[in-house]
Amino acid sequence: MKLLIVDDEANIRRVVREYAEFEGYETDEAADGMEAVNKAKANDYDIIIMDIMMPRLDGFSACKEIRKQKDTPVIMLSARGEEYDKLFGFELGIDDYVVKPFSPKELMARIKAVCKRGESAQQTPARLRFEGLEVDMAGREVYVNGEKANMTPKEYDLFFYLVKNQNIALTRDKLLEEVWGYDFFGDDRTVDTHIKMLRNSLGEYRKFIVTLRGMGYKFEA
Amino acid sequence: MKLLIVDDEANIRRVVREYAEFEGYETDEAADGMEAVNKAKANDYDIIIMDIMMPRLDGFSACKEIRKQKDTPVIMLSARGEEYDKLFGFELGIDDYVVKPFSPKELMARIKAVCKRGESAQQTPARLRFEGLEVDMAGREVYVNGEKANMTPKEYDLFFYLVKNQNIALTRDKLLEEVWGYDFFGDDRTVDTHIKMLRNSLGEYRKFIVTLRGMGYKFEA
DNA sequence: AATATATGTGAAAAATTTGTGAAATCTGTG
DNA sequence: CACAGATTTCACAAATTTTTCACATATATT
Repeated sequence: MKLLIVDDEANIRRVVREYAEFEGYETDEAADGMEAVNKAKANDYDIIIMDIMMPRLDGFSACKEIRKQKDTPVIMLSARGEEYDKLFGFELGIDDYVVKPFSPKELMARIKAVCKRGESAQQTPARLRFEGLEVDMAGREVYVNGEKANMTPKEYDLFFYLVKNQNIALTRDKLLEEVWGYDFFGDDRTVDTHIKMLRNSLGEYRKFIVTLRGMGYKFEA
Repeated sequence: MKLLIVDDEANIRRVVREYAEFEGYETDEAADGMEAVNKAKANDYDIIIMDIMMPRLDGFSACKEIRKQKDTPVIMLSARGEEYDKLFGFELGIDDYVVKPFSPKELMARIKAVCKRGESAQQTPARLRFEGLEVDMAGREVYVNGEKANMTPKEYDLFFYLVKNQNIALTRDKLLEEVWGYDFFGDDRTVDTHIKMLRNSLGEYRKFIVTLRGMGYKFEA
């Protein structure tokens, strides 16, 4: 779990960092909105803790900018009395507010709550469409140009896993572990054979299954 | 969608109200259990968000009182550390707990989940028809081409569960858990035998019961 | 260009999964 | 306690899937 702490006061950053690291989070810091945007775009944080009032770029604007590229959950810090428009924050996808002076324990509780939510709520929808390729995970069906593809169990499992992790590079080992299970001790190349069958089942939409030479595969939408 | 917010702290009510209204809910407020009971009995809310610790009448007692007349779903708010007996809450039909301090977004996520749950439960009508196959869940009867099918209890349970979840892939484990109960520790294949009997009972309409190789079954309408 | 490495693919062997009939077990009832 | 019906387990055949392997093809490295 990686956490970005954004505040212009080094003291606040220090307190939050100490608590977070005690809880086992990896932390990174930024002293203003500009720096936050750069770091947030360059790294994959699991959550961002950000002050609203900062030099150079305020928290809301920074969040707006980050949102253009990433969907990282954000908890905003605001000083008591600062009457910020919460609705505006909600539109930006702010996940929570904590009012200064805050108790570090409360902040940590909220961080945990947000992280937990992200885990369960970040599911891919059950039905997806890529051009003429329809994917119904709930119904365990795939349609190629309206015609039902008849796939084998492993094909479905493999395909749904690829789709759920679309645009993410997956090694053969990762696929074996996630689709076959941790207790599979067979050959790497088994994956290749299943990719082959899957590609045949997908017909013209085999193009979505991309080979990453020296690595593995990915579903690229 | 109408929502009743019950808490003695005006601040909490305000935050919840703002978020809820942004999401398009109509809101109403009550500052204690007494007021909550009166409002809940007089109006038809879709969901009630209620604090446990309140003056005059606590959340549990209020819920109990409301339950005498209405079945409105309730999400309880409890302060961290308040060790209330969750089982007692579930007896009263509490739908969820949120521990303070909560993130408003998390609360909204849970509200949505509870509302959705209510919808889907009410969504399957008691009587359905698939070609010459009539399904009367309320009356616990099934007609095949007008003729009453004589099924065993488990057949009815299994069939109605499949129909309620039509077009959704169901594993044997899921079926065992939902139809047989979480405390069934028997063989997976028991499901197969019942599917076999069910198919025989359905005659020509056995076609609706689809085998999902490597997975389980589904009712495909 | 030659060599090494990685991936695509067809076919056969090995393993798994499902349908089904029948036997065993359980349950409620008179 | 015996009975009938319901439920569960079991075993085996049939169908299907998975895996492995060998070789062809493609890509990278020296």
